Amino acid sequence: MFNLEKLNAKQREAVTTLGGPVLVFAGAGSGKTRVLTYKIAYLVTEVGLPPENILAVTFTNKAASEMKERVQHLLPEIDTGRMNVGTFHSISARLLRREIHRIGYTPDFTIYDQADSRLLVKQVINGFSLDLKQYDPGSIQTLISRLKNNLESPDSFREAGSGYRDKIIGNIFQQYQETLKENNAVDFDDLLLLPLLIFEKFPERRQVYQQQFQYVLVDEYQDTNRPQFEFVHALSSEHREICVVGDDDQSIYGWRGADIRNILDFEDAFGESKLIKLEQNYRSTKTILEAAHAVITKNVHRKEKKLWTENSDGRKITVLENNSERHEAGTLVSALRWNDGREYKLSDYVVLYRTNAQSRPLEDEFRKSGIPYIIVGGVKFYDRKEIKDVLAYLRVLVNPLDSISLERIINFPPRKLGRTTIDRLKALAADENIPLYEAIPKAAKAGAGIRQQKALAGFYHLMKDLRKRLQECTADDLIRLLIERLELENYYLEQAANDGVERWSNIIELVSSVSEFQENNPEKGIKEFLEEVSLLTDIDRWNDSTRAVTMMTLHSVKGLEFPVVFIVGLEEGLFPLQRSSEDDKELEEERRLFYVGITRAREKVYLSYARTRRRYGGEALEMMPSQFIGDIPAELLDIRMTRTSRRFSDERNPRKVYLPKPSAVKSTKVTQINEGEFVFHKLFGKGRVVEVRGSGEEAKLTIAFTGGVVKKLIAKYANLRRLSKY
DNA sequence: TAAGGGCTGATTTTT
DNA sequence: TCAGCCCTTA
Repeated sequence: MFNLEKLNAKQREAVTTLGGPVLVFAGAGSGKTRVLTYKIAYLVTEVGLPPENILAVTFTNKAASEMKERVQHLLPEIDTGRMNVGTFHSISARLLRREIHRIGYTPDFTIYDQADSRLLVKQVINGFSLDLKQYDPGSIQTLISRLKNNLESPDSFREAGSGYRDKIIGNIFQQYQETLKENNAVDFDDLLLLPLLIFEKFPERRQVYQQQFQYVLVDEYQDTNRPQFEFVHALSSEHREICVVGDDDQSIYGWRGADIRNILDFEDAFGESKLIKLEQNYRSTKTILEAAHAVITKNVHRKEKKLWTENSDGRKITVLENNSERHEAGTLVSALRWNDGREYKLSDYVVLYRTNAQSRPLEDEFRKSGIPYIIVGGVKFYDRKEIKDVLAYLRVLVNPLDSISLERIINFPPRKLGRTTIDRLKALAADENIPLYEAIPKAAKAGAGIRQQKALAGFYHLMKDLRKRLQECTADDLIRLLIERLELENYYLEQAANDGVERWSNIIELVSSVSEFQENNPEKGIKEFLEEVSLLTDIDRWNDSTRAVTMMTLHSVKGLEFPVVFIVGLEEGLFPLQRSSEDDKELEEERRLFYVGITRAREKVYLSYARTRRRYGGEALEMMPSQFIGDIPAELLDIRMTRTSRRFSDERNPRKVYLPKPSAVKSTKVTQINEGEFVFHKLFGKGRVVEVRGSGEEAKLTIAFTGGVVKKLIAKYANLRRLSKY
């Protein structure tokens, strides 16, 4: 229950200090989440502030719901559902749904992800008849995003710019922004910028929100960018009731526009403030903290502080030296097996790497060894083509002005509306100055000079019909109806390409996630589902209750903790990255990233590197161990030289097959399985049951897995998970 | 218009 | 290695 005695003196000070801005420097593992939750509880019970008047910004949605839960636990009698807790992006999205009509969008606006934005940039570049090689959509999109994060407009950029190219890019920027609006769409940056625009144009709206959010709390403040700072500032600079929590040593998003000055110059921006430092660490061993400190103090630009702990010395940090990236994966698996069942469960481990591409050799080895693992991030479910296609239908149903999504689906599944027809349709829309969607019925009429009238009319009627159901149907009914109408099952399963089965089972998974959403949020609809999907962070999609080893990038692991941490690929050029090691500022950020990695560990850290590494599957490059290993005092390290001759993952060198203990893998007992059902197998992945012999757990199943692998398995041992029927 | 084959360039990190 | 792009062919 809520009791301030449970806090240390500094934490208590952070919780109870009110009446002006508070900046909490919270070192890794110093209990900052505790401080934030207690502070909210304190505001509600001691200050009497209604929960709906509190705004708390977190870095992930997962952190937001955890925070709500923890407050609920402290104060069972209050309704935490009324609190405003979320990421900057989700809070802004919610605000925009209510306010965006003031600046010429409708509340049905679509949120474009990076891929959508890039497509739009590409269209704009094409529209200007520019060469895509000279004007690369990807890099121009990155540039536009950076400009927006610096609060620059096309005009200010063109003025500041020097040459011809800058003028052109300014034009692309402007056209991009205008087209977004025509599409009734916003990109990730707009989510932060448009509320600022509304506050500026309608000061009375700003006042409304200032009054609503009487106390503002921000977590991970060191990673806020300029628009986020402006947002917080706009809301709280009048009442000055704000508390931000952060750690300059953990600032790792500089490349995304995060401005470390936000935290270092906090007092300049908000006026006289209380500064509180939390330096007692409750998470890690002394060894881990000492190592982390030795590394981070190499940074010149940081506030002086030193974490300390009452925890034990703990074990030394193990350094694993390997021949190659495959060897590294093998060593990792051995280390896991060595520990497994003795002290730790699989979910106690996290494997961290600098780049997503590094997960591949690890995955191969884990799969071979039968060790369950989960990857956070990487190629995302919602980025898969088949998923984006279906989502694009839903988006157009909600927002027909979204021409990016419309173009995506107009010929999916193929209905003979190819390049030519789409170009003519676009020309018609441009001539008549109407949205693409409205051009479809016109084009479908005789005399418009477009051949594929029937196909166009068919598509239009389909959409019109589905749109009628939008109001009356639940979200999951709508998506089922859609899939039926599109005959997607036939489309995927009859495809010659052998990934049809996998694609179809992904669609089924999408349907069940809509169902789940609808179940959890009976009052919400497809619109809210789409919003949630586009604003989920990688961590939000992670199910940490699974009995499996987790793998993710060092960026994703921020804010989390694990008993055992492996950091792999510690080689010069990879971590730190080549391009970052050439610039002092960037090298400092790499170092902070390493610091974040080490300080996630409660008990044990493994650092690993490979003497050679293959990139792009090409030749193996000679690598040098990362300087970060050398920065750690030798007495904290236990260096394991592995035998140089042994080759891992070698067919001629078979190893014992790892059999998970019954308790290690929780199987959802699949009682009766029928032909045609989709199942998931730990080793082989997704598959379709093509034959069943016998019944119950003795049944012999023939399963066609994705990638063309066909296996005969006995139901009892196969440990299958059923992919829900749609 | 659809589909398949071959070529090329990419790996930082993410809402 | 591999995904995305362009080109060819049916």
